[in-house]
Amino acid sequence: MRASQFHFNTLKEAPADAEVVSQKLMLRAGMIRKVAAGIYDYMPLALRAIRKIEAIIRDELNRAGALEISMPLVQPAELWQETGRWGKMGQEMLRLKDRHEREFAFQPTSEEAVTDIARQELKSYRQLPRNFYQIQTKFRDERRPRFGLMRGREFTMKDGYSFDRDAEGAAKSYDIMYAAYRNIFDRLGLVYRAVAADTGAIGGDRSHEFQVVADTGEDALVYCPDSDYAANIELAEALPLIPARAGAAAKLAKVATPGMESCAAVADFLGAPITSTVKSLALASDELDEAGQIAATRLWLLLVRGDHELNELKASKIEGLKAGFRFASEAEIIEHFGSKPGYLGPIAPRKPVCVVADRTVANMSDFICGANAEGFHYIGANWGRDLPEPEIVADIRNVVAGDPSPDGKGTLAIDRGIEVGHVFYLGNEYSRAMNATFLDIDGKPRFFEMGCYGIGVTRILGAAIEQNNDGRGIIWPAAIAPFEAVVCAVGWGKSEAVRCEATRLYEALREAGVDAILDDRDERPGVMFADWELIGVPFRLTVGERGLKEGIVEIQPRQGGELMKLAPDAAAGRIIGLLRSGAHAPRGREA
RNA sequence: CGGGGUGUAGCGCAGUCCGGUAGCGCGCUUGCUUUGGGAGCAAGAUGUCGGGGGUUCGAAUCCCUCCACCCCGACCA
Repeated sequence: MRASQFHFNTLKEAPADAEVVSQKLMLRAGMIRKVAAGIYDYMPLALRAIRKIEAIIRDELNRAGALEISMPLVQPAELWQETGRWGKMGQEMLRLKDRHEREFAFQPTSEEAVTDIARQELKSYRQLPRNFYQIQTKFRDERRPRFGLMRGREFTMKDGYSFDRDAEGAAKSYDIMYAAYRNIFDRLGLVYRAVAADTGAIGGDRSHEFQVVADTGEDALVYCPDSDYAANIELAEALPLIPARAGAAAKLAKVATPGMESCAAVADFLGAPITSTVKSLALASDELDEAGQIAATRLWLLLVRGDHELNELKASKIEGLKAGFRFASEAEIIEHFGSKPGYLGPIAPRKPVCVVADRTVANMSDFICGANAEGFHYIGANWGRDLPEPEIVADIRNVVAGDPSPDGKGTLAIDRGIEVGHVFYLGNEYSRAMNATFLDIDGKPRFFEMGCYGIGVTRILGAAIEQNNDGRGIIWPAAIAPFEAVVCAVGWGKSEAVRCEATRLYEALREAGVDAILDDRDERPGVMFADWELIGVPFRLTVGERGLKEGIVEIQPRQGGELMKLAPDAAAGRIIGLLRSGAHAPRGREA
């Protein structure tokens, strides 16, 4: 490819509404164009990178025995009504009507469509296991699309689904996909982490997210540097930080804390460590009657240590909160506690509430908590003496860095990550809902045991850039770079020798299988260099009269490498060597 | 959905308060000069000032309305 025949427009300034670095750089590099909120054009540079990502995914999935299919973007409502998701999915699902007023969904995912295939195609246990996948456009009408390709509304996803005879087979299929995912992310050249994730109603431990490590990630990844423990913070188990109660040493006292409405402020004001304070969060759970009206509301008080924060996913697993909860309104808080927020506590609320203590809080002694009176807190509070034992003790907080690892091997650390892949054991939730069965060896129909496996193809583009960029632009891993190398001809229009040598070098690279582009635009060197550094091509070769006089061309790696000068005939070989070794370009590895 | 903000050339912005018929930088076109880190000079092209309605002799500017986009979002005791 010659740059004069290719198409890209670089910008010096990013559009003002771009928020994250990947979005800014892709817009500046002319890779994407915004068409509407969360909807983008992929220009040739971006599509080249996308195709490379897809090729790696296909290769590894095919190798693992998965079969590529393609399901419709527009799917009939009836399919979604079978599983009840037509109603449940809400506004996130884009719905359309055809000319006959029949309703359709633009697929946000394809469990229903693939289960429909399975129930018609897979009749016998002899046909199992089967694993179907597609790389397809998805649409999810996000409430607030943002972060460019990281949370677009229209995006490309690889979604795969396995069908097995029984749970044991499904576990095997899961493990095969998990291994394939590792291979995929290794090859993509990104630093990533596979972490245990929530399994929701399905239960079990077969749910893992593949997260690209980046400071700008929305997810917190908890891991133990001394073991292989790794989990999303939503799930990561928080052990009690105090092994047992020390016993009461202080007397309960109500002290004035005017205007001190946060644990940090109270601790500061009283000159006590924040770890001696207890944070009180008022929740409410509504019981609905048959008509869906609120029949009764129950108030809850959740307690975590002052320096900890509530984990809402963990809270939602408490008996009584499973059906859903919300934060109590100020009116409800005053009614039940007799004080406005800021001074709430578990000691003698005005009306009974269900007290749930975090494991650490349950072992605290002589703690500080709100007094249920504006401007007052208690000090020296002790369970059993000053207030009843908590009704429920549970892990309801987020772990923090330095906490003991749940596997007992060291302490936890936290990284930020961007979720780009998810493997999940589904069980027979969908097959049961859609009556998808096969005939087992005993001649009886059984529901398929299913697994689903997703990779956000376009999100990987954004995540790769979030992880790898500098002041000059993008730094692509060679495996997914739009081009692996660029030959910059300095003085193309003026020098026959430069034209000749640059073309020869470019052709030698192509010959050797390097995905190279020849910059024959006859631009000034500064323009060319700035463009290719912004675009993030891993290796730049410079051919100019100045070098040719000395009998050399130059190789400049995009990241972390010295300028190399070498004979024109040796350059192609060197590039091959550099690409093979992975030097001077980000390499894939599990963090 | 609720609250706030912004819409002026491909991109970044000024002009709006105080109405007088649209400007700057980048980019783009042409020419000359320049030529190893986003060149210089000269000449140019490009705008339904988000849409519609209103006030006015006259509206980017004031009023109404619609739309699009952006930001924030319970609690954090």
